[in-house]
Amino acid sequence: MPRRPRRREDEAPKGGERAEQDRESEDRERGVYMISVAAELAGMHPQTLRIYEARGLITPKRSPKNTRLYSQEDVERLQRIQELTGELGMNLAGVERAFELEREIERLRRRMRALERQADKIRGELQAELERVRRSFRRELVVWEPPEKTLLPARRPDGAPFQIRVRRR
Amino acid sequence: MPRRPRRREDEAPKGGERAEQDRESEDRERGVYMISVAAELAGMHPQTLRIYEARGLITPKRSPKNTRLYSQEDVERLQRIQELTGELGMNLAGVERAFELEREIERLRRRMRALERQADKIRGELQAELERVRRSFRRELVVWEPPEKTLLPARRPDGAPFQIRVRRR
DNA sequence: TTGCTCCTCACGTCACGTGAGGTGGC
DNA sequence: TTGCTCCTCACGTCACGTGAGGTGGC
Repeated sequence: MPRRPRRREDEAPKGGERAEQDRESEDRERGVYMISVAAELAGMHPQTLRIYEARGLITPKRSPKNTRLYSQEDVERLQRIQELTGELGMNLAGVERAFELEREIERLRRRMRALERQADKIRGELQAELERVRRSFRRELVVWEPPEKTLLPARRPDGAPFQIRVRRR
Repeated sequence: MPRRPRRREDEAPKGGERAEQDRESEDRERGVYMISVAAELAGMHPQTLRIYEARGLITPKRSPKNTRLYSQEDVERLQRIQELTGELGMNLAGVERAFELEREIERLRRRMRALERQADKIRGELQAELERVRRSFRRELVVWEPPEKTLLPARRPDGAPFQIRVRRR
């Protein structure tokens, strides 16, 4: 069996996929919309976006001329804020806290998946080891046939003791 | 080794402890404070407690005469609300959402602990099994000493074949 | 010049806590 | 009667979104 690398598929996919994911991630994080467009996409007043930034709820990139540049992720975050303040009627302090708690939940879910993978791995490895041990003992044993009328010599021709392998009945 | 029972200590403690926990839990859930006392303990206006109840944030027991009776747990919940609205400045919609998310986090943490216990158990059981298999083979094998000048008889006095046990070098 | 950006300041709305006012049963 | 409960209604405060007003660079 060829030795497999240690890393997991979902942690670090092979070169091509990883590069692709990086590219996608970069795209989603790239500042592309200026404030009026981002506000339009999020269904908000531009000034509202500035207020959210002042409160630390969102941090758009800036152009060299200091113009705010919102990414796709930023817009989705704005829409999330919109849901929480609009539909649920939460204030900004609540939105901040909800984001913190959701981060915690996401962290726990990741650890849970990691634990499940680890448990599967342990199960698999130990059962393989068990199988290996069983096989290894079985391979070393052969059926012993009792001698008929012949007698066993004390030494082999080269003087070494006989290796007699026997299975207990 | 004596066989241990299946259930876990923190899920279902033995009779005495369980009864004690039930008693404690009953005490903490028993409606004991009327509204003015509960409000005093929570540092709130009594009317505020009625508002929270109307919003479904808290549900005190009621006496036969319809008087609200707050438990120790209720008071602690009120203090939690106080923290979130006072220190963090959240509104009631945010408090409700925070409570939901915290319940989810608690659920995940419980599942995590269960998973860890399960992983430990699997680890333990399979390693015990592995050890058992190794011992079981080892018990069947002994070192074979080569005969000196004597010769092995083909049969034992009772006519049965010899059981020759040997360890491979 | 037009239309965007940047910023600050002020007003309107709404959620929520406080308090008053009136009731009823130990 | 006193002091609690129950309830409803109204007001004050504060958070927050909207909008105006003034600036500057393509």
